[in-house]
Amino acid sequence: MNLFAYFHDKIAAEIAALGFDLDTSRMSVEPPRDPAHGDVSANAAMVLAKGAGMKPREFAEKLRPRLARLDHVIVAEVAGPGFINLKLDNAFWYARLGEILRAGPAYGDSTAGQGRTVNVEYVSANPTGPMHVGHGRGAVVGDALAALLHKMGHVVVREYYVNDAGAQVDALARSVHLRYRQALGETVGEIPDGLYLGDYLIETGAVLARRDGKKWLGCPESEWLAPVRDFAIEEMLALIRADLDLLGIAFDVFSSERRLVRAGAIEQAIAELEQQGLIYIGTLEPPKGMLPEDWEPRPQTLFRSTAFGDDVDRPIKKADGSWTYFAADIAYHWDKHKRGFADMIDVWGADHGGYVKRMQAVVNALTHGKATIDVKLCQLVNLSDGGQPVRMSKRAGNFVTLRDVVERVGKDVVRFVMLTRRNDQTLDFDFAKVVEQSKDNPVFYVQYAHARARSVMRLAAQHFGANEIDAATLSRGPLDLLADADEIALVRQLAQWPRTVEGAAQMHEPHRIAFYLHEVAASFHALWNKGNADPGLRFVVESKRDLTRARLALVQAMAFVVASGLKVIGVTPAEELR
RNA sequence: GCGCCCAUAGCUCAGAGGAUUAGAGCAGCCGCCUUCUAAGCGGCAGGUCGUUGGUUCGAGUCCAACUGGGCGCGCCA
Repeated sequence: MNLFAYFHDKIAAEIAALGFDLDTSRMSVEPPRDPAHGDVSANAAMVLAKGAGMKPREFAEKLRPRLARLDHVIVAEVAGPGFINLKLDNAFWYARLGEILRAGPAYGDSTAGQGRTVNVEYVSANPTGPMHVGHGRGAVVGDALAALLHKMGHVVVREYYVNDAGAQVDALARSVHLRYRQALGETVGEIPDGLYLGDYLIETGAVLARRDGKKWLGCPESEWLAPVRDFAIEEMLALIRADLDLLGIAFDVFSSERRLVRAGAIEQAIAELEQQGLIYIGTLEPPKGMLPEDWEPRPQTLFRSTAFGDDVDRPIKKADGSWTYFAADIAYHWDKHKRGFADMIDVWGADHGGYVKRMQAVVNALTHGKATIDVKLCQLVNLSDGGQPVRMSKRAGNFVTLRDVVERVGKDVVRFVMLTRRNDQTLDFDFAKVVEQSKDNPVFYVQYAHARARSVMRLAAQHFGANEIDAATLSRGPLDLLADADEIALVRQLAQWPRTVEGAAQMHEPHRIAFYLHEVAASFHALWNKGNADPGLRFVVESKRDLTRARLALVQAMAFVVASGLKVIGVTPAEELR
């Protein structure tokens, strides 16, 4: 249960019961910034007083006595310009604790998404080589976002768009053909400009040589290009899938650009736009201040994206008459919508930022405003090792790959660290730091809290029968023995989890989960240490079995919430850290 | 030149238009292990929320301009 949504409904009902017919959707019910102000804070009076023809404080005073009589409310106060703050009794928090224990790691699951379909497209790295660390960030952000939306009750499809139709896969084919000739004993010398240099293609060329022998030697490119390209793309996708697998990421759908092109999807999409009068032939102004060397005015086929707030209209055909990448992307996003997605989320690298407006324009036009598209731009990842920057020379083909990083520090560390910044902030990733076992390291810190909780449960198992301390039994236990203010505060914090999930899902901000978990872990570590100072506050007090079981309930609930959050992030909760 | 993103403590960053007192972590200083993992915790100190205006009963949060940084800017994807 999202307790704030619960009180929102209760308060709305009381407003209706007072005889007001007001739109309560603008009313927010939230935790007050200062806990001293209570547990729940509503701005109802400020938002609604005008419609009721009253002053905010007057409205609040009228509502206050009714809210004071609600179940579990011990105090209702009017504060400041007209906030109504509610303080809740401990019984309310004991009920939440029981709820967490019954739900387990499913706590926080919501039906708020109402089964509405969401397509999350992420990674979509060109199938020309192994993934690098920047791709890894997008992969984690997209995957966690998908998990979050799923937890919210959305039907989520995780999708990878394979750019297998452009010039870069031809360059790939030529590069592989070169390595293939090399594998068959030819001396190829310097790799020509425009081809891929990476050593990983040596193996790909050798595999092709083993499979097809000398079949592609001595014949014109027109004969070998297509088959070698198909082979190379398959090989590269296999490479990428293996990299993703290391991170525990699997996609539901791989969408092929080439297939769309072949099916005539571009022509169809452009025809639709044409029908709306959004396609025309025109000449673009040169970009000011940054003039390309060979600039000359040229009439082009353009999409009128300025009609939807873009800065200039965008070309959909190249000079040679072939479609631009943008044209294919138009078809692709229309295809997504036609496959039944009302909402689309694309996770891109920040270098694609200039592309966002035109994509939104297209989706807007093609779906007549019925579909939404949100683009999450991920900023750069700066790799370093003990403070020294790690060079990532892609040109030399020996750059640090995602695989290198995951193999060195582990999947869990990579996934968590990628979410310790908002997606639009650059992220520093230091090898030495992220494997450090200290409170410097948020991954470790959160894992340590979970491991500590499991350790307590293991210890407790020595004093209790297993059936006395399972979650279901603990949930029925005498929870009202929890009386320490910090214990109640932890329950209160755990009870914020459903709201945290809903907020992060609505805002498409998975990093909030990582920050929330860090806060929960901090509270738990603090509580643990109170047991060091005062043995009476330790979780396991052998002489007081009922009190111990009440505290074990709290410990177990904390572990469940952490596990629930780590599941969204895709990190395995640690049973112990040794 | 134009567009997008960013600017919060010495450093790295959170912050869902709300109320006196803007929060974490690191770094600094002072404390806490005969005790479930001290791989941790408590305390002190540290801020004109880049600048200037505007909207509002109320702005770190919304709007505008400016300053500084990142990314991008027809026939790459």
